[in-house]
Amino acid sequence: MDIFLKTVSALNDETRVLILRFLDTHGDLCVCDLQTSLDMIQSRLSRHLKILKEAGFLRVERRGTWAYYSIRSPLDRFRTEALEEIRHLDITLPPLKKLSQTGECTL
Amino acid sequence: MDIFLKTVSALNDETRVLILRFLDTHGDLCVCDLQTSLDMIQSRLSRHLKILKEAGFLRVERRGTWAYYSIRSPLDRFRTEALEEIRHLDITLPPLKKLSQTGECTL
DNA sequence: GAAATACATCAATATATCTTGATATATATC
DNA sequence: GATATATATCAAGATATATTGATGTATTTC
Repeated sequence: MDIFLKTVSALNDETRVLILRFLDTHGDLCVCDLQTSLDMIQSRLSRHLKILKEAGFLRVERRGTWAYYSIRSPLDRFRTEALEEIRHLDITLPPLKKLSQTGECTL
Repeated sequence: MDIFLKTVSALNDETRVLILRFLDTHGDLCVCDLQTSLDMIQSRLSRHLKILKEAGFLRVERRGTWAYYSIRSPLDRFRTEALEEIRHLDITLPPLKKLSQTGECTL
């Protein structure tokens, strides 16, 4: 029950749905890129990423100073279907600003 | 987005998961039966049933004074998969007390 | 090893959700 | 049509979750 509720409550937030959709669209991104693209203050973003990770939706890979988040693969059937729902939602995604590659990342 | 969040937030409650599982196991039951079996006060149960109904999981059929709730059919893929998850949760269901049939329903 | 950068966590406040008891509505029975 | 029963809704307090700003940690660079 606990794992199910953890999974479901992770989905139960507009911000986290947006993050999932954004990562699903753009592959793996560092916190810095997400923060700039989604225009979120860092602590808020970090909290939501943690919740999504602990609910089994995301994985993190550390490369030097950066933490790259991406959709975990493979996902089980329920999470896959949830992601599929999110993929079909009518959301206007902000443009990707990938500062980590250009060395402009100054937060 | 709103419909998705409504669906997901309906799942995000232990009481409602139990109700779904109970109805999935026992077919359609009136509020009175659910109230007795699950040992819930009436306003609480009624509220959760409404949330599940409005999230597309349940349907209601009125027969005289009684309102019979059951899992809506057909469910879409996401809701079906959610129900499948719930079906596999390790929940100890209380025994069904079907008072409405015996005329003992006095709440 | 000191400074700067990227990220994580904490504490306080704001907001949403759940529970409970009271009240409202609708159907059946006398 | 008055009473009783089944269900729905409302209002207040309790609990959980989100946001923000501040602080902590770890890695890189000099």
